[in-house]
Amino acid sequence: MGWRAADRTELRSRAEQEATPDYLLEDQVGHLLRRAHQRHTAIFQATIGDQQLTPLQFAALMKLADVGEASQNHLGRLTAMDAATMQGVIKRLTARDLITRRPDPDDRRRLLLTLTGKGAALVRTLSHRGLDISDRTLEPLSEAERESFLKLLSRLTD
Amino acid sequence: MGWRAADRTELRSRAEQEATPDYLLEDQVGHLLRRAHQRHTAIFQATIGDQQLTPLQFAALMKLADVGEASQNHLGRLTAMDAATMQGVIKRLTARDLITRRPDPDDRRRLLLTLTGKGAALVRTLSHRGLDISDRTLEPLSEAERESFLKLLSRLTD
DNA sequence: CACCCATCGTTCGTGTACGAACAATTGAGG
DNA sequence: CCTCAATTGTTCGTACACGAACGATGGGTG
Repeated sequence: MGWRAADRTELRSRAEQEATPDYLLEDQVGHLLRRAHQRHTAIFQATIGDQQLTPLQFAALMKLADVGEASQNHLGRLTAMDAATMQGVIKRLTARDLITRRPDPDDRRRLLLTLTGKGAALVRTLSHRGLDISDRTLEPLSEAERESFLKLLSRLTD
Repeated sequence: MGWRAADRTELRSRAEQEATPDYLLEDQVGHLLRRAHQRHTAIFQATIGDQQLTPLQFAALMKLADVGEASQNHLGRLTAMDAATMQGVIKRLTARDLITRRPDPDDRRRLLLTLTGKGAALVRTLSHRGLDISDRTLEPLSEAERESFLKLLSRLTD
């Protein structure tokens, strides 16, 4: 790979001449956040057990179990998905008969989402794995570091 | 919203009966990583100035400026994109005449990627904004917190 | 009551992500 | 030299992610 060293030198000198700031991709928050998220989804998929279930679908199920019932947009806000993304997630969950949609009698614009018996059963089966996934994701950090990291990270989420 | 309090109580009692672990989506690393990444891409799009340029395309351009020349797979590894994702990114960058592809004379499987003059000029124009984007993303944290956070985050990226 | 405007769900288009399969090429071992 | 495993680039299919636009509905204000 001799060309790499050569070209690197050539570019470094050009960077110095034209005052290009030394932007190192590896050090940028966005890149690190993206890679950490990639690693997390890999851990999720390897741990969750249900090959069809994605992180977003799991989040929607867990949140729905938490609040019991919600309109699509409301559940979307609770899980940080926009309405368009919600469409696909809801479609796939209803196709698997994990949730049901029924019109809100008090507001004909809304569709109320609820877990089916099958969906509630799946939540009971997989909920402890969710915590397991979080543990494995934070595995490289000590207990004190995890707490500190989560506190800082949560302040970068609006 | 009277139904929320009612259903929530109903589910809480069921959770207690069936020993469902209290899984709070808001406290899970994966969810926080995803939301932090969402916020970052919003900051990127509001700051970068070029409406067509995405975070991944920007990353590929910056890395290519860094190494000078690379095959698709190699650049993909450097920017944490798989070969399939690379296809789309490269296609859009070549369509805008920001990079060029030429066959590697030493290995006929490979296509070597290089910045065009236009691409190099864009990198010079936008590179300082990349650092600006990282700054704005970390804005909620103090200087000491940023350093600590980046150190911990980088340990969660394999 | 009539108007305006926000909200709800839906669809379309573009751009990541990534597993899977594929043909062409390379390199290493027998 | 020949075979075989690995690598490179490509395509297909599925699933987020989100801006934009749309029709239907709701809650005001005048």
